[in-house]
Amino acid sequence: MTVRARGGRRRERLSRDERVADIMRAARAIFCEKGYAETSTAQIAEEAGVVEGTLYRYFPTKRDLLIKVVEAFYENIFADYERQLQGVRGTWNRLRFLIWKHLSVIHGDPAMCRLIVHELRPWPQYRQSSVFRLNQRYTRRTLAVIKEGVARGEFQAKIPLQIVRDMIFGCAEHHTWAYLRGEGQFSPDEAADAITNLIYQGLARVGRRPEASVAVSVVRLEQAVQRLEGLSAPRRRQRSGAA
Amino acid sequence: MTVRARGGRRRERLSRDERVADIMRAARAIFCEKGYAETSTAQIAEEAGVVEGTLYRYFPTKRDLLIKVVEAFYENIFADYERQLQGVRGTWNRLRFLIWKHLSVIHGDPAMCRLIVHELRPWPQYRQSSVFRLNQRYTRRTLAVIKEGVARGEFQAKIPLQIVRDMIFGCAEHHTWAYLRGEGQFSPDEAADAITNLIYQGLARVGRRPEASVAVSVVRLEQAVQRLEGLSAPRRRQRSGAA
DNA sequence: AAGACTAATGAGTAATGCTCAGCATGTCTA
DNA sequence: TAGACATGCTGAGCATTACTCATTAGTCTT
Repeated sequence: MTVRARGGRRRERLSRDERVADIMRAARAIFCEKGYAETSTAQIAEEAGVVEGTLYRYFPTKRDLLIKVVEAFYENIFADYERQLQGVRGTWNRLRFLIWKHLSVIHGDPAMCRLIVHELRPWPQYRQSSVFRLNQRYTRRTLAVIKEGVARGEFQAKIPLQIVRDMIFGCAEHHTWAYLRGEGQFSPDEAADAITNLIYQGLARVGRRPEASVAVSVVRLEQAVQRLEGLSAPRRRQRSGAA
Repeated sequence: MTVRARGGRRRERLSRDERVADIMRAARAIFCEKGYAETSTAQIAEEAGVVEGTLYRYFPTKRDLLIKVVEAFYENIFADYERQLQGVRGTWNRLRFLIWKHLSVIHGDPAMCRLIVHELRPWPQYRQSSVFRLNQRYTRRTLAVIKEGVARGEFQAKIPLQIVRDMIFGCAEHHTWAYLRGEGQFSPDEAADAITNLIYQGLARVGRRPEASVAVSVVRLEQAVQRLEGLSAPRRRQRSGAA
């Protein structure tokens, strides 16, 4: 049976896993609410229902605690990433899916993403952290899709892959910047369309020369497809701009 | 005449401007070398040849000191920006110049840029700071050049301007990320070429030259077909996996 | 030279990340 | 059921750090 300690706190002995889970839950909540620097270990301890010293039994430093919290978030995000991508066909669609997914994660948990982008990533040791490696896995999928596009002959053969990757993720980051800070809105759907279209046209192969009459047919075909889309699916806005 | 104070420090009275300059010089050096969090006010004071209390006569907080240091840097950078741009003709060239200039600034003073990007910008009050406004001025020049391209008929009429801006600066930021941390290299020239080309083709109007028009139409047809594929094959944008 | 103004000092404070010796609690043994 | 053991947990305490303020002392005016 448990009794109250001097201060009135109930001293409970939990298993390591339970206590760790409690602390991480508390840490995540307060980190997300106030940011890393403005969160004190005392606050986390209180929220977790323990005393400061207890944190340090399970996490060597406050920074380590943040890393563990972020890791848990990433693991969760990635769980069914690959599987979902399997179901998407075509370079444009696959590209669009990856970009949309990325934006959706940000849209779904801006506080957590702010923590990652603004607080964890700038640290000197970031590139040695497991979170960095998780992130690499993530961006490599995007590069793979670009390479598929090249292999299919849709994209130019010589593409600056790193630049394209940086363009996609850098754009996503800047675009969602205000939103991350609770100072604006953005639409993952619209942004994903715009980014995908820009990147796609930017990479597209040029120089095939069908006859001029083909162009007209293409437009009509495209219109037909759009009508089809309108019939069979919830509409997605199309940015590429009709001629 | 000056005499030595107890601790052996020479007590000198400088004018406000001289003292402020000394402190900012010292602060900039140590902030750049160690980063904001790892720099203590005591270190700055020592480097500036004063005592901690003196810092607080001129700068209300350590954070304010950083902001002033960054402001000074920005002012210096912008000094002949506009003038240089005047001398560059043509949309592609102007775009390339702005991107190249941006990358060159990063290349020229990575420590300072790291401070801005990784330490100052993530702060909650950043958007209220003068540095934010300086930065706006900076990115607006780029948008103006894009608009010029539209006006000249080189670019499509409907362009998601914000996205393009985010793409340029986001890409530059991600691309120079490792370099900022002293963990890699990059070439402002090569990167500027690659980014400019991608953006330029991504925005280019279709249909000016017949052959290009057809090529782009084919690309659009491919996109349309792929969208169809996406609709009939396992669905995109659904969590539940295959339909 | 005296007085006034204020730059500069340095001791001090509150807050915070982190440590550690020891206590108390759940479990195991007899 | 009672005692012993292993260890989860505590809370006082330490070192560091951003920041304050009463006091000291250059320098300028008259």
